[in-house]
Amino acid sequence: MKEKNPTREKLLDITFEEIYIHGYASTSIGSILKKASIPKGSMYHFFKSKKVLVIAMIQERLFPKMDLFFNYKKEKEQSVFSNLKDTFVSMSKHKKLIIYGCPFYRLMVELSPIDKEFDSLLMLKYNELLLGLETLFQEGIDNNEFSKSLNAKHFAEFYLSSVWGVLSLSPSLSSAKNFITHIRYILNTLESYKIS
Amino acid sequence: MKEKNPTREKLLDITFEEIYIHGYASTSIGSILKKASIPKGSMYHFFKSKKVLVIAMIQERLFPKMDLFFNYKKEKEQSVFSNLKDTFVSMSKHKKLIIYGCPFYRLMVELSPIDKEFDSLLMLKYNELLLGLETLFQEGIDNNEFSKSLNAKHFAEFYLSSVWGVLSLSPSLSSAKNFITHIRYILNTLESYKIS
DNA sequence: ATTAAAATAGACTGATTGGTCTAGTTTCTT
DNA sequence: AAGAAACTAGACCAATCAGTCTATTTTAAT
Repeated sequence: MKEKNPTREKLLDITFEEIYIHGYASTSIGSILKKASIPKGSMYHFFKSKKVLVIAMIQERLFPKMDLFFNYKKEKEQSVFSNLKDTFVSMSKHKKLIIYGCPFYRLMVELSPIDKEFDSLLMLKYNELLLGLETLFQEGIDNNEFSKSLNAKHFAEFYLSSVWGVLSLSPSLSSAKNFITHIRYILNTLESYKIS
Repeated sequence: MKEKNPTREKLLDITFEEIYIHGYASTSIGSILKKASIPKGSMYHFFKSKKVLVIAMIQERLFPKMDLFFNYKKEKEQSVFSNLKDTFVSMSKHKKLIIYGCPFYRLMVELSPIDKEFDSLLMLKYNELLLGLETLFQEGIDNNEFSKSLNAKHFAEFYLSSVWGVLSLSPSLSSAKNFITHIRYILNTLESYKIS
């Protein structure tokens, strides 16, 4: 099975990698093209500007990767709490995630304050993530795993930003061990709402 | 009392503001000079490069501002917990902080992965902040405000990154109300270690 | 008042940026 | 096989970047 537009696909791959590490402003089109060994004409054939390229990268690379991470498929009868613990363990094994943080959050920190288009695109995904988490926590409340005093939406917001904050610390502070240690406190917070 | 080097001081002020909002890479020297109405010669008389200018800004503007925020002066007999609550209330009144997040954290997210010099400068301050917080929590433990099962250092790390994570969300998600709501969960975590 | 030093002023430079343009090549369609 | 469409190739462009340079003005020292 032959892939369509291998040039386009490769461009999106390299764009993701470069911007993840260096950020949007510090990544030049030239450096992407050089790394991908793709001439300029090809890139501008598929994407009319740097911004359009990056928006496509966000939609076709970043968002799908996030969907994998935030896919809270529970085993039958598994509690929400133990489900989250599993998620964190699996996150802690992704070296790049631990070292460089969440690519979504890093883009948001860089671009949201200065670009409305990027911001609204990222906010669409943010709201989607939030809703997924909120639903998960609400499920826990409805199943008497958590106290009704837990506000599913507010806790989801805290949870997301807190995990991002921990993940996106300087690489020189980042290790799987530190990540797990910090994340335990987030779980502690949730645990205090557990109905024993 | 006449200030020394008003040109230099103004440059540092404007550099802080511009980089806070736009980030390091997206802020050009030209835009700083234009906003400050200062010619290039003057800037390069005081600072030999953009990097040197920004390092001076970090040391002479960013760090002192942070010292104000993280100055956990306690009233006599005030508990650590109530002291932190006061800090958050005062933080929630700083509009720019709420909207644009912590300038230190934003610089760290942008520069730490790609520049060793900036990273080590920022890490010096990080360790200082951390030690201050650790000491504060340890004080609470020693005074029987918190359980001995609280690890002062680990909690300080969680606390810092969590607050930063909440603060540095997109401006379109940022409000003082949201900040307080999210921060309450961090305090909840700490509260669970309280000795009643 | 004279001289030296500090600061200002901005034209200029070479490198790099995002983006354009045209010519050629490959692939698809019929 | 022929023609059209898709894609590749990279030279080229204007704008912008950080940084240099020299000339001039202001301030400080004696």
